[in-house]
Amino acid sequence: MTRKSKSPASLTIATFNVNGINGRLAVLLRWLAERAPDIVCLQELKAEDRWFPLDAIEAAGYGAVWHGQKSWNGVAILARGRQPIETRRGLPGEAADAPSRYIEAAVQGILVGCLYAPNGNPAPGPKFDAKLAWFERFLAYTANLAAHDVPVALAGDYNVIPTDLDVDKPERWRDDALFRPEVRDAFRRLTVAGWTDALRTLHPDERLYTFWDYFRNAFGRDAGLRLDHLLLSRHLAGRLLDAGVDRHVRGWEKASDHAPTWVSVGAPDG
DNA sequence: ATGTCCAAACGTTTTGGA
Repeated sequence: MTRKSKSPASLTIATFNVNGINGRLAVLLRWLAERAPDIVCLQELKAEDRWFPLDAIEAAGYGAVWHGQKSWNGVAILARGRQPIETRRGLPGEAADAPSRYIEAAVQGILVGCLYAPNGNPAPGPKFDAKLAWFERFLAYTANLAAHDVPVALAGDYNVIPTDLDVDKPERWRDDALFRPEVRDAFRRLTVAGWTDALRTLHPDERLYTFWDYFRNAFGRDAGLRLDHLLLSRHLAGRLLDAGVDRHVRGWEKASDHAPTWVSVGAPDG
């Protein structure tokens, strides 16, 4: 791993729910080589910390911090040619053995929060209540971050379909935990608090999906959802250059049910 | 209720979570 001495003109920040980092390692490495993102947030590692494939990640040119757990959840932050400086794992108000859903690190002058929000189904019910409680903790914590005028990216699988434009058939999802008014409102409150939904800002009218489930040929029919979001602080949103979804990755063999999603931002001085 | 995929578990199948 080589350390860069100069800041590049732009940085690519990506988020990718890999749905099992070891089962999908070939897909992840292929995409890293193709896209060469500078910063990557990963979700659903589904691996204990000791099974994180650090050797392969480092061989691909990335430093990493990770917060795994057995079987489920798990988040990581990768940085190309650098070691991310971990600043936090878990949200305030959570027990030490809470599900691994948040990790945060400083990379190249940007504070990167990598999150995996609870799915929350079935709704209503205790899982949905836990999802809402998680969002309240996230809203409280990120309000604190927004109060400091530093560049922050909150990237991950929010498990929220923000609007009707973000789902193939809205009427079929009304009662789903990904689309119910309570979670859409939580997401909306983030944007009201000053966080910029980068993809939607640059593509205001476009149907953009980041997830297609494995059932019923959802990808083939383009029956998708936009669940993976990159929210930028005011400071960082002002540097936004481009954003997109690498949807072709969803068509690869042994693909995750999510596609990588990314933004590029300019250097601090323009 | 269904569909697919993965990983764990006393396991060459079943189960739960997404």
